[in-house]
Amino acid sequence: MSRYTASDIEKKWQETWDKAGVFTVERDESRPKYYVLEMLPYPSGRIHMGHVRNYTMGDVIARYKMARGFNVLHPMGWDAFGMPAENAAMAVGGHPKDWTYQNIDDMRAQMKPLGLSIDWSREFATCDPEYYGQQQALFLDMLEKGLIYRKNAVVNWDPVDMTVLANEQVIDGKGWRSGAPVERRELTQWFFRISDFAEELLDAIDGLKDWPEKVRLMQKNWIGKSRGLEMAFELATPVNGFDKVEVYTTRPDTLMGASFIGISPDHPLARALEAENPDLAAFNAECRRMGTSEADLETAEKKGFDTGLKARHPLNPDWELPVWVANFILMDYGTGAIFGCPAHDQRDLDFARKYALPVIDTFIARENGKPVENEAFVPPKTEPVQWINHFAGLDVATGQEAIDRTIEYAEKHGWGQGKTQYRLRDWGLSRQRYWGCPIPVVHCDDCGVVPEKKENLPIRLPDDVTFDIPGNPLDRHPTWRNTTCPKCGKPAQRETDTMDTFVDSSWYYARYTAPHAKTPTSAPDVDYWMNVDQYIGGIEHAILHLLYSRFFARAMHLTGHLPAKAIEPFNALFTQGMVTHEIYQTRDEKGRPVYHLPEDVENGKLKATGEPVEIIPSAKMSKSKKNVVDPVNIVSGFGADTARWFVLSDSPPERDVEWTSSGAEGAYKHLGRVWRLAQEIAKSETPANKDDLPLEKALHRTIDDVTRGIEGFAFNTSIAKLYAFTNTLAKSAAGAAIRQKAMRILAQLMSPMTPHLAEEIWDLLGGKGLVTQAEWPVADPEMLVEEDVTLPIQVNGKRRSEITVPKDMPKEEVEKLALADQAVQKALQGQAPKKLIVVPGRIVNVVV
RNA sequence: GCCCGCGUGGUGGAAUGGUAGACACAGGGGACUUAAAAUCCCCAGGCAGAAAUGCCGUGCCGGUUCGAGUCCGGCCGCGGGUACCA
Repeated sequence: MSRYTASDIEKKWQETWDKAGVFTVERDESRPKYYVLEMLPYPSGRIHMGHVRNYTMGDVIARYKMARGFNVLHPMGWDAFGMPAENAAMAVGGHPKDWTYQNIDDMRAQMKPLGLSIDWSREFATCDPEYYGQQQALFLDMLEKGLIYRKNAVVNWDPVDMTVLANEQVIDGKGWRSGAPVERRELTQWFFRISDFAEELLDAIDGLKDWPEKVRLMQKNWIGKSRGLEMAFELATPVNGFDKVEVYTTRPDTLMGASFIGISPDHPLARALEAENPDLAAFNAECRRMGTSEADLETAEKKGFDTGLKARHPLNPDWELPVWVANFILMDYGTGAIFGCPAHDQRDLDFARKYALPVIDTFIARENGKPVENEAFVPPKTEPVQWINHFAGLDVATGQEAIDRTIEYAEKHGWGQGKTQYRLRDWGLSRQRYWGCPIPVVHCDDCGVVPEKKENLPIRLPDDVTFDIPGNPLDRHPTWRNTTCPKCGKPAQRETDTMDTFVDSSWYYARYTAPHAKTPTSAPDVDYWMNVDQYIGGIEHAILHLLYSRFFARAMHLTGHLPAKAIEPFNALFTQGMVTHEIYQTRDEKGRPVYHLPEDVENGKLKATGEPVEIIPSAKMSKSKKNVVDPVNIVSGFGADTARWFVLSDSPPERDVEWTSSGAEGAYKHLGRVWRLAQEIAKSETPANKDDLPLEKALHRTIDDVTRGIEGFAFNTSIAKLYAFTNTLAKSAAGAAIRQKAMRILAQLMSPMTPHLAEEIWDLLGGKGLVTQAEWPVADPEMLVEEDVTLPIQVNGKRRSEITVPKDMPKEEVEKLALADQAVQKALQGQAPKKLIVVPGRIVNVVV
C-alpha cells in the first residue's frame, strides 16, 4: 500500500492540468459561461492565510461550476500600485517597480503550488503600462463626458517633511515619520462625480439580490439619503458682507429647541472673522491642526469658540442665538453650519453643558416625560411623542410627521426649503505620490488644463527617480514634467499627481475578459463574459471598493466601454471573514512599538533574545502589525490539499477566524486515511450483499448535502458531511462494486476542495479522464426518502422522550402514541393535557 | 462618535423558531507493538449521582411563543469600515 505523499501527487496533477490546458478558457458562444472572481491581491511579497482562504473558496466554486458544464473564467492579477512600495523604497532603498515585480514573482510562486484553477494567460498587474495606459484612456473619455472635474480639497500636510500624508500615516494627530503635528492644507484635485449617481446607486442596491444584506445596508447608509430643511438664520448685525448663516438640518422639527448656531472652522464666515479676531484665528488654526479623517474629527474633544455674533430665529426676530465656531462641524456635509438643539442631540447637549448654553425641550415622552438633563431625548422618528413647543400646533405626533409638517410650513411661509441631501461625497482621485497611474493631463500657461492626446498613451512613469527625500519624486524630476501642450504645442508641464489605487481596482474585472485588447475592453468579450457571476472578497471592502466599482461600471457604460447589462458588474457577492491573529509587540528605547512575527515568538517570549512580548488581542492580519502566518510552511509540510481542506473545514467562510497552527495536522491525517481507504476498496472483492442499499442511500444523501453546502457557501458543513461519509464507507461491509462507486463519487465530491488527491483516487478506481473535467454527480431523489422518523417528545417545551414512527403517520395517531408515552404519562398524572402540538416530521410538545 | 457585523464545550464550530453541541482539533482510556511512531476502537458541556436520572447551560438583563442559540427591546465585550492602508 503506498503512502499518501502530497508533494508527488500534487506536482504530477498540476503538470497534467497545465499540459491539457484545462483552465485556459476562450470565449465560446455555444456554451454557458460562469465568471468567478476573487478580489485581486496586493503584492505584499508573501501570501498569507487570508489569501489561501479567499482563493480556495473561489477555486471550489470555479471547479464545481466546471463540473456542472460551464465555461468558467477564473483569472488572477495584481493590485500593484500603492504606498507600501514607496515606503519600502524609502526604508531600504531600491525602486518601487523592482520591489513590486519581485513581490509578484514571489507570490505567484507561492500561489501556484496551491493548484488553483486559474487561467494564468490572463494575468496582469495594474502597474503594467499596458494596463494603466488603458486606464488613462478611460480617464480621458470620462473627462470628456464631464464625469471628472477639479476642485479644492483638504489633505493632511506634514509641515516638517513637507509632504502629504495618508490618513494611515497620521498617528494621534502627528506625522508618522516626522512626529510633527499635521496640518490641513487645501490643494486643487481631480474628482469623479460619483455623487451625481447617488440616487441611482442607492436605488440599484435593491436589485442586488445575491449580495449580503449587511453590505447592502452599509452601502445604503454610506450614500446616506436624507430629507431635511435648508434655511437661513439672519445675523443681527451683518459683518464682512455676511448677513446670514445658511443651515441644513434633518431635524427641522426641533427648531424651537435651537440654542446656538454652530459653524465649521472652515466655514467662509469663520475664515472671514479670523482677520479681526486673533483669538478666533488661533482657535481655527488649532482645529485645523488635526488629521482629516472622520473618526478623528468625531472622537476629538468637542470644542467651541463664541464669535460674539448673534443670529435671529426665523420664527421670532427677538430671539437671538449665539454663533459659535465648533470643531465637530464638517464643512463637507450640508452647508457647514448647523443649529444646535441640545435637548434632542447628545453631541449638542454635551456642547451646551460645556459652554453653559440653554437646553430647550421641544417634545417629551408620552409617558413619564421629563425635561432633558444630561441625556438627550432622541426617540426613533417613528415613535409618537408629546410636543410641548411646536409652531405648527402639533400635540402628539411622531418625529417624522413633525419633520414633514415643518418642511411644509417653512415652504409655505417662505423661510425654508425642503431638500434631499446625500452623505456621499465626490471621489477625490488625486494622489501626490509617484507609484500610481499618472493622470494624463498637461498644464499649459495659455490653454490651462489640457487633456493628453490618446495616441500619446500610455504616459509612463519615469524610472529614474529617488526616494531619499520625502515628497513626490515626479514633482522634483528634472525632465519628466516638461512636455508640450497637446493643444497649442508650446512648452507645458505634466500633471504630477497620480491616481488613487481604488481606480485601478474599479475596472480590472472588465479587463480580464480581454487583457491584451488595444482598447480598455473589447465588445464581444465583455458582452460574453460580463458580469462577474460570483465575486468573493473581504468584508473590509464592503463600502469603498465595491461602491467605486459600481460607479465605475456606470461611467464605463456612459463612455462606451461596457454594455448596459454590466452597470452592476457583480451579480453575486460573497464576503469572507478575515483571518486574524494576536499581535506581538515590544517597545524600543523611545517607547515606540516594535512588532514581531508569530514564528519569532514562543511562550510569550522572543525566541532570539528571550525578551517577553506584549500580547495584543487578535486583529486582521496585516503586514504592518506583523501578525501574519505563512501558509507556505503548511503547503510544503503537508501539501496544498491539506492546506485547502483545513482552511475550508475550519470555520464558516463568512466568519472571522483566529488563526491557530493546530488543526492542519488533523486535516493531513484525514486525507491520508481517505487515500488508504481508496486503496483498500480498490482491492476489495466482496460480493454484493444486504449492506449495499444502506451505503447507497448514505451516498446519495451525501451527494445532496455536499452539493447544497457548496452552492450555499457552507464549505465547512460540506466537509463535515464528507468526514461522516468517509466514516460510513470505512465501516461498511457492502460489496466491492458499490463501495468502489461510492469511493469514486467521494473523490468527486472532494475534488473542488482537494483536487490533487481526488485525481489520484479517481485514477486508481478507473474513473474516465480527469475528475476535474468529469460531470458532477446528481443525487437520486428516491434514494433520499426516509421511511421512519424519530420525533422528540417535549413536555412544556423540555425534551422528555422520543418515538420513532413511519414518516407519513397521520397526526392523530402520532398524538395517541405520544400521549401513551411513559414520560408523558408521568408528567400528566392522569390529567388531560392543556395543549398538544404535533409538528409533522419534527416534534411533539405536550403542555400540562 | 457614527454605520455594519459577531459572541455556543478546553478549541474550531453544527443546528429551515422544533432533540443545543453534528463533524473535527486538542485531551483521556484501551488494542496492536520489545518500545515508540503510525493505525484502529471507546469516552468526553457543567454540577449531583454507582446508575437510572435530575438540575443548569448558547455574553448579560428583559420580552414574544406551546417551544428561542435563532425573533424583538436594552446593555456589555470584540471585530470591520469611517472617504489618502489595500
